[in-house]
Amino acid sequence: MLIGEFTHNIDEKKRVAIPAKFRKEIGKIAVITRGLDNCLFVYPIKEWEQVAERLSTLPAGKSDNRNYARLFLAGAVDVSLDSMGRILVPDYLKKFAGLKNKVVITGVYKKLEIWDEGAWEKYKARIEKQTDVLAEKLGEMGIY
Amino acid sequence: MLIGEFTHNIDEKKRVAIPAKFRKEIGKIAVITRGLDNCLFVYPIKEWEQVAERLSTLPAGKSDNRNYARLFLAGAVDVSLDSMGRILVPDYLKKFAGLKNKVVITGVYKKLEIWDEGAWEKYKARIEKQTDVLAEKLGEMGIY
DNA sequence: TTGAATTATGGGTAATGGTGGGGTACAATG
DNA sequence: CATTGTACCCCACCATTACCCATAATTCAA
Repeated sequence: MLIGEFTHNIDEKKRVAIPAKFRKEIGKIAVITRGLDNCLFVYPIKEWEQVAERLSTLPAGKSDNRNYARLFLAGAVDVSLDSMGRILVPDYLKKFAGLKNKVVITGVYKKLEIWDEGAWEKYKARIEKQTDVLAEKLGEMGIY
Repeated sequence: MLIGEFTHNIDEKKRVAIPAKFRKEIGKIAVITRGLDNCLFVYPIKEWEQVAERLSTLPAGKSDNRNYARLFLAGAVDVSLDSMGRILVPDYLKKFAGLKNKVVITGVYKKLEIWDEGAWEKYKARIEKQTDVLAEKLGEMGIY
């Protein structure tokens, strides 16, 4: 299970280190693509195949679906980890997520997310304010 | 069942001792994550797996769901107890819960909570004032 | 009360991981 | 063909962490 939150730098060669803790589960090759809420998603290759499969079978009638699928599939690249466990982030994805020097890499169960540090802090602050709703939601799910 | 309230210090290496009474039930590995009301939750690994499973199966289409899942999953870390029964609290969680030197560890049925001592005192004071409401609630629940 | 065992607390050291840089091969471009 | 730039491999440094041990405090039982 991929969980946790790590801060890393993108060096001047556009390399980002995948936190050591995640490397075994990610493997040697990952797929990186546009995510929701202005972050990037990083999938282990196997997980990606399932995601792609599901996307391609969405009913194409709804334009929402088409847009979503395009965004995901078209934006995806497979990247391989170098000997130090780093990956290369393509320019257009870097731009999409507004990545500056410092990025936050989070584990969200089966995938990773890459956030610009500033954006992540802002996002967290916003969500943490809604704890009352959160508490309710957790209650509904039977989590105590 | 995990019950009780204990005060411990975080040493300068960010280590917190799990009260001896809880160690057997927690096991060697626990998961620590953001909780409600600005405290941290500590789950035995088995409990955590259930929580994570439930969170991850929420439909990702709704932004609310993504938010909660992110906060909980990305916020979580698995920590192992060292030979003295201590765990390491990551910086970002320490910051989240506003932990200073003294922390309070409480057992709440299936999980532990870690509070900054000051915050805990305040929280208790606030709740204790509402004992009448609490009493009513307990009555509704058939607890006497 | 005294000793034994458990727990709390504080370090010391070796290993790991993050970060940056050097060098090289390959591709694109002029 | 020459030049530039990008991707990729490897190495080195340094901070942080993990692991282990020592000592003090506390509890428990004899």
